[in-house]
Amino acid sequence: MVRAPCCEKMGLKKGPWTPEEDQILINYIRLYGHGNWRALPKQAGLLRCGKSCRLRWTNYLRPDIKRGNFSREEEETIINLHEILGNRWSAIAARLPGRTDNEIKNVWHTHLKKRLKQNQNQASAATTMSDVSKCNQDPKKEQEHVNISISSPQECSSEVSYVSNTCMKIESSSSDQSLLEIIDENFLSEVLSADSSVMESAGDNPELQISSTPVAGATMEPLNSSCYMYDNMDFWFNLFTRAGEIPELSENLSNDCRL
DNA sequence: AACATCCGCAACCGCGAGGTG
DNA sequence: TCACCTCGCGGTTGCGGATGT
Repeated sequence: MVRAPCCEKMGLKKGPWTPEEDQILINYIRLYGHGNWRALPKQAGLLRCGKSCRLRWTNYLRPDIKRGNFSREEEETIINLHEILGNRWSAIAARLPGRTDNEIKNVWHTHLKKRLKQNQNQASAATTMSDVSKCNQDPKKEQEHVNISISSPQECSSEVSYVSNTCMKIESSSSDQSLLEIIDENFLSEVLSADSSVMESAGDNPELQISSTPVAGATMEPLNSSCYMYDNMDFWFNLFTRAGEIPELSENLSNDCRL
């Protein structure tokens, strides 16, 4: 495929936007919207490429953008979500109203990454993971159905059931279904697809295929007809522990489901 | 005061996904 | 099915202000 010539070759402007250009873009989008970014600059009378216009609008000019420093809560949310989703900035931004993926990415690289590194150096392993790691390493556990207790520093506990050392299901021992409901299709598919490296390494091994239906005995529908695989208990542990720390999920967690 | 270095952030680049004819 | 196009994403760059020497 032949790539379209870059802005400079087309005689288009690059670099910082002037207030005049901003105003032209704002006025045009207010009047006509932004159906076609590629056609927009020409129609609006801007000597910019569509890509540049889209970036300027989505990262800076959009009226719903929240300016200013990130709050402590927002930073914590980013750290937590990054642990689950990795560098999927747009997915993280979707959970932080008014913040853009670019902004979050910048904050991560300039502040949070450093802070996290410092914290990790200081932190001790407060969370009990012995059962998890033991089961992960023991091949005799294959095909057994074992209940393991996962403890967290919050003194609450819950149980996760799994069916082998490589194949897992999420089950709730609680009669309250809210935990299951909040781990909805979008959230699960995001976290599942977040670790594509694990999925790739699993390849076609049928032992590493697990149903994406995350619950047993719950009313929740299967996510879709395909199967996901995951061979890392830490992933599920993170999913359950972090669910309680993500505000929008936390709101819906009943007390007896909190980890 | 002058220069060097660091840091934050806006903007750019290249790629892949998805849509369309 | 394929080629082409547009859009959105994530990585990276480079400018300009802040800070240090």
